[in-house]
Amino acid sequence: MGRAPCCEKVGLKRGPWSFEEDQILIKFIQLNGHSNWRALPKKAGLLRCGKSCRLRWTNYLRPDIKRGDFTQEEAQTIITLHQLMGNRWAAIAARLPGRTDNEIKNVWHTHLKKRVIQNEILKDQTKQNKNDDNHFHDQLSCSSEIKLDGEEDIDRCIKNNNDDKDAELAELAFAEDFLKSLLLEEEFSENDWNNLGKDCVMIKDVVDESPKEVEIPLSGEEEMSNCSSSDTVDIMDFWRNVFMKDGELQEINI
DNA sequence: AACGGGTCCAACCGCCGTGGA
DNA sequence: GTCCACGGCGGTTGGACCCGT
Repeated sequence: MGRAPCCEKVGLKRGPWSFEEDQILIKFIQLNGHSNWRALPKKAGLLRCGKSCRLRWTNYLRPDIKRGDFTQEEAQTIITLHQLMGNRWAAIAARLPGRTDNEIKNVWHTHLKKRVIQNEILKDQTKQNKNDDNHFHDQLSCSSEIKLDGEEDIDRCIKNNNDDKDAELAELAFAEDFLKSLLLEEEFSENDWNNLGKDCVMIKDVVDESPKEVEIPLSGEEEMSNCSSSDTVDIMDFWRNVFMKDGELQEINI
């Protein structure tokens, strides 16, 4: 047997909100706040259920909501955070001031997911091309007299490879900023720090010395320029620990 | 102009975690 | 410890709108 409905639905209005309903809700919340959503519609004189009121307020009427198209930066933030957190829209929305989880969820499903999938396909194709080119080079090395017809493709692959690295650098830089905000916003206990591992203990030392100017030992450009595949795995482990500890990550599939 | 398929987004549904009785 | 009410969350849907034929 299912759970009882959140409220008595008989006689309640559903569907799109009218301008008048919006005004009633805004005025009521401005005057009384929204400590009890279930009781709110009755007190405000709205024929809506409390959940509907809460949703309308948090997703549309809240004064701090940013309307309009997402910027490139916002889109990149969503993509990066989605890679780290998965479909945890509320947690992602918390890092994007003025944007709601619903809005982010919609923009992900309608735009960004396709973009990410296309990028993955392009990456795979580039890798495939690179493998083919390497094979081509191996064959050429046996015969130096043959003109290198594949040079253009090789240049393109090298460029793509560099572009990939730029993207990774951008993501790492973002992740650093993200951790900084995390460290400044939330207090970690001594045990929490110790459980995170040596990288985080290093960070803690820096934070303790200068709480407002945090320098993370993982400096994006330098680290990445020396980055091997095992380093990448280490970084992923590091982030997994951070998010697990932060309670914002239940599982990550690498 | 009419139609059909695709896209987008606001709103709904149902489950889960939490806190109070 | 258990139950229940509530808020919050993520998945899904309905319908308005757009665009190509």
